[in-house]
Amino acid sequence: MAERKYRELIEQLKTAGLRPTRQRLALGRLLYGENGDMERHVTAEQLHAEAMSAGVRVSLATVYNTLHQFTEAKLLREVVVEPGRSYFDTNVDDHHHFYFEQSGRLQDIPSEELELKSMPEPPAGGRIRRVDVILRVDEEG
Amino acid sequence: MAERKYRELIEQLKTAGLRPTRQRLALGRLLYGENGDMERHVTAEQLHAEAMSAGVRVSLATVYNTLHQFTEAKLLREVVVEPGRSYFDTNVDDHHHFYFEQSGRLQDIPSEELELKSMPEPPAGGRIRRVDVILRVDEEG
DNA sequence: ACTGGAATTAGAGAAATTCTAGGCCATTGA
DNA sequence: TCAATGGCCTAGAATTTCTCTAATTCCAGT
Repeated sequence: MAERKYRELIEQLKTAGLRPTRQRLALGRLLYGENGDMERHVTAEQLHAEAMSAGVRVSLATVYNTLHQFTEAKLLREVVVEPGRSYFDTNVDDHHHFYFEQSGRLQDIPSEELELKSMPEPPAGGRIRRVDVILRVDEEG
Repeated sequence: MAERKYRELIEQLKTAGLRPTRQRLALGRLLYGENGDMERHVTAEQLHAEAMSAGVRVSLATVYNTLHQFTEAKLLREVVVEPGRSYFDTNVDDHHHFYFEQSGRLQDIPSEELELKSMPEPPAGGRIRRVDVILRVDEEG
């Protein structure tokens, strides 16, 4: 990961009131590092496995905590596609998703490629916090 | 439930290759019956509890099986809103949802009130099987 | 370096869903 | 109508995903 992004991560953690601990930095590096801007959609289990095989000793509980804290801090976005299967997306810009049911893979759709014609009024006293669009795709063959 | 709907349900089950058993009919009645056309969003647990208190003896496993079979037969539609929380929707027409995070409630949005400006091309070899739009609403106050 | 509060850990616990093996029941064909 | 057949249902165990707890470890400010 670029040095710039690394400092940025530390800054973002501090802003969010999160101490830049060994584990958070390591997980952040795994999430955003190396293949810098690649879109990533990981489950907690996957990230934990990745950490293990990268020699980073971190517990699964911490992975869950960290992913949720990152999500809270808007460094990640959680996408639920099936009961018992949620992904954390490194892309926090406005965008949507293709979901391939057979393989369980997720793919970003830039917001320019899928826009809503009109946004319905939220019921009284509510405000729309987020719009999630999932296009479920069958892979024939 | 209206007699008409009841016969209709038996017909739909047969068409789907499902035997109209005591349990399926009872659950179908709970789902579509009485308050006929009301939109319903139930979890397996909820429906099971409903069945119990209606004096219908049915196991939770059967409720899960039945809900999935009904979904397969397009009598229901499954909506996943959070890890570990999925609803079955009695409305199988094209439509979308408001999700109220605080209360966990789901509300239909008719398809006329929320349309997509354009549909992105699915990746090669895939076809879009379903479009799910969830507007997550914060209830302030 | 020392200390207090936050973070991390392993493991237990919870919650939702699925599986299994055996018994039951709806359908079909005689 | 009746028995056979194959699908269906059940309880409970198992699995999976995620969360909690209590003890330990670590970071930040002095």
